[in-house]
Order: sequence, then C-alpha cells, then structure tokens
Amino acid sequence: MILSLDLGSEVPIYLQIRDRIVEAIASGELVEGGSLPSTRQLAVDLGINFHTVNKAYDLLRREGLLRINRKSGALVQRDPSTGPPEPGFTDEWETRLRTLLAEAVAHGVGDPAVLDSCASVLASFTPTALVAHGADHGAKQGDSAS
Amino acid sequence: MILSLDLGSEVPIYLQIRDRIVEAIASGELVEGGSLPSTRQLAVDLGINFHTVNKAYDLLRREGLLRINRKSGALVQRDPSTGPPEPGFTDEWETRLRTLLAEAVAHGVGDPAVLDSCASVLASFTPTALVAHGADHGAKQGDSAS
Amino acid sequence: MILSLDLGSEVPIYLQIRDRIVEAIASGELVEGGSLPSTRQLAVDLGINFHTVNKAYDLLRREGLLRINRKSGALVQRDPSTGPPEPGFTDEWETRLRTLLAEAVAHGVGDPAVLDSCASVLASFTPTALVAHGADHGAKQGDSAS
Amino acid sequence: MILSLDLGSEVPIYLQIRDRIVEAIASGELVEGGSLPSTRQLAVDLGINFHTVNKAYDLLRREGLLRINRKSGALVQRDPSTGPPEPGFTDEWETRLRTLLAEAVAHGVGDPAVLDSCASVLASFTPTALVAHGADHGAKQGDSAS
DNA sequence: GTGGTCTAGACCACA
DNA sequence: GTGGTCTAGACCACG
Repeated sequence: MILSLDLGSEVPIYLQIRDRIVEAIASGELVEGGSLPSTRQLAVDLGINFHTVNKAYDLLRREGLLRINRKSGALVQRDPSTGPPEPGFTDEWETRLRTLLAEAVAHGVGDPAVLDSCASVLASFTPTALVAHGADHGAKQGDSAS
Repeated sequence: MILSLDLGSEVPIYLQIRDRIVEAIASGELVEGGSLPSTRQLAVDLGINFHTVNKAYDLLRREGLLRINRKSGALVQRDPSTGPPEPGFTDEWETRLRTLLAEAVAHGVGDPAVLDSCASVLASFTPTALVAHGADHGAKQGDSAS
Repeated sequence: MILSLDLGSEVPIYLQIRDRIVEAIASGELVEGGSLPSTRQLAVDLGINFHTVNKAYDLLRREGLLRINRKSGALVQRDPSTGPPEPGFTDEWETRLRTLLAEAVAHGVGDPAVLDSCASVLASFTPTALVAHGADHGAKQGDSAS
Repeated sequence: MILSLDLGSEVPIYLQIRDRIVEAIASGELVEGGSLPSTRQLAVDLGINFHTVNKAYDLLRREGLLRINRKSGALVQRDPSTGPPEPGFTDEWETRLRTLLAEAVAHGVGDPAVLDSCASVLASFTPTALVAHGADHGAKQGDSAS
C-alpha cells in the first residue's frame, strides 16, 4: 500500500488518495475484506492532515467501495469479484466515459488509439498472473467497432 | 446545436456546456472553423447567465478546442481531422482514463464489458459510418460543411 | 508607412496601430507636419474596419501626437524635435516605466541587462544616419531636462 | 507590505495591486518564499472585494511570480535572485519597452533623459546599495530574509 | 453587434 | 482558517 501523491497537483489530495485506492482495488492489490491503514497512520505516512485521509475514505464509503467501523477501521467492501455494480452506477459512469473519450477524439486521437489505450489500461489492472486457466475475461482484442 | 443541460445536476452548468461541445466536436457535429452561438445568445437560449457560457467557452479555448475573437465570436479550432493532439495531452488524459476505468472494474464491471462500453461510445461518435455506403461525408477530411 | 499588425494578438488592433505610429514618430519616420493616410485608406490597406483606425487616430490626438481636420486629414502634431513634453506627461510616464522595469527585474533580468535593453531600444530609434552633419533637428542629445 | 491604491484611478484596482507587488519583488521588499497576506485579509485591509485581490494574485501566478496553495496561501515564487527569466519573457517585454520608450521620445523627452529615468528607476529598486558601504545585503544573492 | 472587464455575493472545496 | 467555484450585474473595449 505505497501511495504516492503529488502535492502541488491540480487534483486535490483527498481525490488522489481516493483514486489510488480505487486503482488498487481494480488491480487486485486490495481485495474485499482487506483492511486499509488507519486514517491517522496514513496521514502520518503521507505527511498530510488526517482530515484529508478521512475525506478520501468517506468518499470511498459513499461510493460503496469501503466500509468503516470503529473497531476494525476501514475495510474494502468491494472488489472486481464481488459482483455486478449497483444499478444506476453504469449509466452515470458511461456518461463520464463518453465525455472523457470525446475529449480524446476531439483532440485528434484516433478511435483505434483510444481503444488501445483503454485495453492497455485494463491490462495493467490484471498483471498476467490472474489470467490463469481460460483467460476468458482478459483484455480481449479485435472487437473494435470502427 | 441543440444543447440540453440538466439544471440541478451535480455537474456545474459551465462544465455541462463544455462537455456537450466537446462531444459535438468528437461526433463531427461541429467541425474545424465552424462557429458557435454567441455567448449572449446561447445564454438566452439556455436561460442562464452569459458569464456561465463565457466560462465554458474560455475553458474550451484554454483546452485548444476553440478560438475566440471579438468580431466573429467563437470558432471551432480543432476537430478529429485536425491532427494528433498536443504533446502532453495524452499522458494527462490516460491518467484520467486509468482512474475512470479502475472505477468500473472495482465496481465489478468485467473487462470485456468495459471495453464494449468504450467501443460503443466511440461508435456513437461516428454514426454516419454505420449508415452510409460510401461514407464520403464523414468528418475525416477537411470538407467543412459551412 | 508600412504598418504590420498582428491580428489575433492579445493587443487590440487599434492599439497596435497607435503603438506603431508612436514608434514611427519616435524614430523620425514621421515628422511634425507630416500627413498620415486617411482612415478609410489605411483601413482598406490593413483589411480592417475604418472605425478601428479612427479609434487609433483619436487616441493619438488625445495624446497630443496628432491633429486632425477635415480637409487635410491627420497630421503629425509632435515629434522628438518639437520640444519638451507637456507638464504632467513625465510623471505618469515614469510610473508606467517603473512598473515595466520592475517586471523585468522581478523576473530576474539584471539591472545592467535592463539598461542595455533601454539603450538599444533608444538607439534603434535614431539609425545613425540622422546624427550626420549638424544633427540639429534629430534626436539631439544633451538637452536633458532633469 | 503597505500597499497604497488609488481608487478612482484609470488603472483597475487588481492591476494596481499586481503592479505594487511586482515592484515590491523587484525592490527586494518581497523575497522568494515570502508569504503574502491572504486574499480575504488584504481585501479587508484595502476595503475592497476579495475577488479583486484574488484576480491580482491569480495574474501574478500566471506570470510566474507567485505560487498559491490552499494551506499556506500565496508565496513569492520568484525574485531577482531566482535566476534568468523564462524564455520568451524578454522578447515580449522588450516589445512593450519599445513602445513605452517611443512614447517618451515622441513627446520630446531626449534620449539621455529617458536613460536617466530608467537608471533612477532601477536605482530605486536597490536603495540599500546607495547607502551601504559594503553593500553586502543587497538583493543580489540568495540571502533570503525569512 | 460581439467578447471581455471589474466588481461582487453566496457557497463550496480543501487542509 | 485558507483559496476557489458558480453565478451575476453593470459597464467597457472592440471591430
């Protein structure tokens, strides 16, 4: 759970923390039931105010990725294997995806290049070891639409 | 150039305007050199303050998608056919893509489903290709429509 | 009187015209009593609206550098040999000079480099040829007012 | 950090603030790393809206003279000892210098008088050198005062 | 007519 | 507490 922040970035610190944790869950680095450092501990490690960590954890809780209780601290509530997303998640997410992809296309990134980026990002979440027996859910290729 | 906003959304109005325009550029609805409504006009049409439109336009200008001058108003500066993105764009964009995709994966959307979403979003930007036989009026070459 | 503008610059066109004319007067390219192109003519030559030229001429008139009458058009009212500036000019000008020089110093340009810039700019106004025989109406020296 | 404005001047307040700060940096009154009053505080002190201060600070930030973060407010990012200016600064600056000096020359201020003005303005930024015997505390080396 | 400035109030995000 | 967002009115600059 090494979590590198960029102080002085445009992105608020609490969001950077949240983003890194989301990515850690996506990549399997954090699995359902796993525990995260206490807010105080992480704050000390990162050299930031613990309120900032708190805010990140709370955001993740509201997103359904963490559960938090007094005794055991923050635990991962969800991971890729937990099941399909809550209803309503996908629509809202696709809206954001649409805007993000539009941005690349508008700037002149070709459709294939965009898809390649998506595929390679996905591949980076499943570092080969997990693609064990059938590999039927890996970052498959060739279904490009254009 | 119908631009439907969701007042009362979490997303600020100026960002919604910006997002819709980015998507319009990506989809070829707006092409390089095309002109956008004047800030005041659009503001009246949308029933909002002109500053809000102004802010959206200014953001797009800073992103390199619009150029703005006093006489002719806002013109589209870039479209998918204009060329590859400025250096530095892709890296920053992929960082955001990574976070966005991680979000879906963490919520249990499978890699293939994610890729499908990406592909179908991209396809939605070039719907003409799916309909046309020769597809000679797609936003691929500089055949400006104005 | 070739006057090159940069359309699309941050600096308004009318100000660019004004600035170029001020520089032409400073360099002796335009002398007291000399006539400028008519607003319409210059507007056509530059491919701009004649109101814009008008605005530049009017500004110069208010600054005391031009006089304008219907029959003979715009005439240069002042040049370096006309005499010392109107009272009040110098103070206001030095305030602007102070800010401009402070900007360079704050950005790390050393005092000598700043002075060099000033000197070379001044030298560029008096292209050596004018300091010829008597040099009694050129940018004469030694009449420092301070 | 006393900052006297002239309400009712032609020059917008935010620009006056910006100019005074630039001059304070040039004169060594503000040194790299030094902190400025918070936007709200300064606004109260000056009896103006905090947005106006904000605008001045933001302009200075875009000029590279300030850095701004939420925790520590506005800090001086540059001062005469920080090093040479960013490439591109000098050219743009000399263009403005050229116009400003041309103005004086056109109004009849002699070249020597102009140069004198430049020199005395520069001298006013480092007044200590004119007083001190050894001049070992001038704003020449990185002897930050904070 | 256009876009942009200047100032501003209410509110939010951040640490 | 800090800076920043979002929206806004009145006015100016520009062509």
